[in-house]
Amino acid sequence: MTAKADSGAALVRGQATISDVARHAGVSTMTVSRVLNKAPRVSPATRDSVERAIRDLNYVPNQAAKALSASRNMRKVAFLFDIPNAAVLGEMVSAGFAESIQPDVQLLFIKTNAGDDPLRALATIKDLDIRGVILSPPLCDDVRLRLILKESGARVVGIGCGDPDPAFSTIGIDDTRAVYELTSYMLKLGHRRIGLIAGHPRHQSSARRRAGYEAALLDHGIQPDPALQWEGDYTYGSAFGIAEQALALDPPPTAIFASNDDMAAAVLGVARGRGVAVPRALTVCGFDDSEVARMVTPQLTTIRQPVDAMAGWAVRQLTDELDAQARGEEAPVRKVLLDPIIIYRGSDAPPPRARKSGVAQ
Amino acid sequence: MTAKADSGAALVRGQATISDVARHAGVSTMTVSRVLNKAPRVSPATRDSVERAIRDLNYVPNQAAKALSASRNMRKVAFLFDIPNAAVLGEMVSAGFAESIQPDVQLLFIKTNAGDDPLRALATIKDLDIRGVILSPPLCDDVRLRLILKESGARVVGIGCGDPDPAFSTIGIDDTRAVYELTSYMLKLGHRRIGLIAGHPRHQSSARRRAGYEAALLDHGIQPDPALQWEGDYTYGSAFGIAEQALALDPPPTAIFASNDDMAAAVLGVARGRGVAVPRALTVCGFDDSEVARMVTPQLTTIRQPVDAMAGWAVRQLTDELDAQARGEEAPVRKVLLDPIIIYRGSDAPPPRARKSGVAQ
DNA sequence: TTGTATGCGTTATCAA
DNA sequence: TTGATAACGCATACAA
Repeated sequence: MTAKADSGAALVRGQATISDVARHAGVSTMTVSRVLNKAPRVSPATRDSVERAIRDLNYVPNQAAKALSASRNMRKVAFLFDIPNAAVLGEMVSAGFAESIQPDVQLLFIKTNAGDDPLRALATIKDLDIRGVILSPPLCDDVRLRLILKESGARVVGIGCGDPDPAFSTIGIDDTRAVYELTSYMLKLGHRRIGLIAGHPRHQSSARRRAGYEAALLDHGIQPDPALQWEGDYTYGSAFGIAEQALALDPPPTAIFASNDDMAAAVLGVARGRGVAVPRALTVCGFDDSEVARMVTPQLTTIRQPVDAMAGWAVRQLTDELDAQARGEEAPVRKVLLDPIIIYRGSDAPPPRARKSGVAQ
Repeated sequence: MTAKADSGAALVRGQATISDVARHAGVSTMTVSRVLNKAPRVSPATRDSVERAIRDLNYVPNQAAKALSASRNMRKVAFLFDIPNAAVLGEMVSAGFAESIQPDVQLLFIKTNAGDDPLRALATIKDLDIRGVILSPPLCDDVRLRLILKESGARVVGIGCGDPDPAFSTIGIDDTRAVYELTSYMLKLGHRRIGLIAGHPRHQSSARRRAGYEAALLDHGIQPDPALQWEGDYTYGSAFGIAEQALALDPPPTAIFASNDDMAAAVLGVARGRGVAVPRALTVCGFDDSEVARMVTPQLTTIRQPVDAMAGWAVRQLTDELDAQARGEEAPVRKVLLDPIIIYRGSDAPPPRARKSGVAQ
């Protein structure tokens, strides 16, 4: 009788266990377990008294014991990233991962530069016994990394990556279609000289967005003009100089699509400085619907990329696959392509009627 | 003899256990455990063979079992945040938390709006059995939340919070001194009309930074001029309009200190637009040394706030305290005040010699 | 220097 | 509908 202390001790020690609850409710631990896991065959009366005991004792299940009993390690998933844009990462964490993490899965953040040797990532994954990986751009554009990951046996889910591999589940919006629609909208507004600020040349997303822009132009009988296209790298700074060149053109474009919001914000800043009124004299549209889109004046018309929801889905999908795998089933691979949504704000308008060259000067 | 399968099974099943390793090495599990935990009394030969077995079997310790055996739950710590600035959160995750998370602590991200009922946070903490909490601004300015947290029994560590409570460990830079030094630097450069764009009025950090600005001015015999002070809210957007007002002044300030980099970037944007050359005609300094400080042109002279290192320290401090507490010892409370470091980049210069009013026009 | 035995908190199996 | 018992993988007294 020395094995178990009395039920009061647990409270003093800090944590009540399932047997404390059982004793308190006058049932066996098995019954408590059943109540906790919502098993079907429990009488309402028993259930009630157990639930009361749980509340009384402030009982919280021990995840470690739970995991151990299920004879599996703690499920660990890692988010691999190489962020040119800390704000996007912040949003993912903030709204996405924050909500979707289950109490018994552990999410690790692993920074991996695109240039790094993928073997380093592999070592980390092996050492930490990571079973699932969430991949974000531009890492998913790295062939070697994708290969290494497949060989590691880890399940992989991609966010905003297009469809790099049939074995990977993915979620993202259709960049090409999204930009196609946004560009078409600007064309319908009456714009004919629409500039493009492309993203990082080594990110596939950048190419996809450019494709949407060009397709829309062509479908409206307009030949894409190389003089109206510039190559940025998705950073605010890269678009600063570009915006100056663009607005110095004679005649200048009446609209500019920047491949993300950061770059669109830079255009706004430069336009403001040159006295070019947005949207009266210049339409500016972005991509992402990130925080900055609501921060600037006027607020940006942009394409919503729900990174928060995407991040949440990715975690859930990954744990789904891991669970299935643990049960010996075939892990389900899912591909989700979100419909593009354009968020109309204040940065777009029809082009000025009669615009003489040099007005922006 | 039905209890244990043969050692090959583990590999097939996916995970080798400590007893697989023991059998493979021809020793007891105890010995393997000693090797794993670097216990002193193990003969080199034994150690070698065990280590080889570990490699051969690709053994990875089961954290769940480890935690359970230590008769404690998985250590869970939560990062509570309410981000006006996703980029800062991104940086914390990116460089800070990413490195410092130990394999057996679980870090949760919990978004808590400053306006929220602190009781909601408490419920989450209780439900998830969270033992430690990392607090960031502006949440640490919330008296009710601090109180609730203390009552919850969770250990609390503050990042960039000043020193809100003697029981909380904290890390941060001395905002006041940092801004004092930066302002003094501008004064030494020859500036006399230095504008201030304050941060969010309800963030204590904003008041601390303003204090540093005013103290430096007074120490140089300059009376702070209310006409040169504006109240932003730490967002890019809030500073946009302010910058226009500031530059429209006659005479305009020759330097502007913005209470964070985002707002300084907005000043840069507006200046560029008005043809005000930075730094030749206008010095602009920020605070944080965040990503944006290197993105804009010219790059910002700013105060380094090493959020990455701070985040890492916070996690380690928290687990330290939790460990001590688990051992029944007094948890050590530590207060770290980092020396301010000014990062000199391209956005500062002496004031223009002869500046006539209206030049910026 | 090495090994044996037991417990950590939970769940699954089987029996009542 | 409920309960007894044996794992799950590791660490730690205690022995040898």
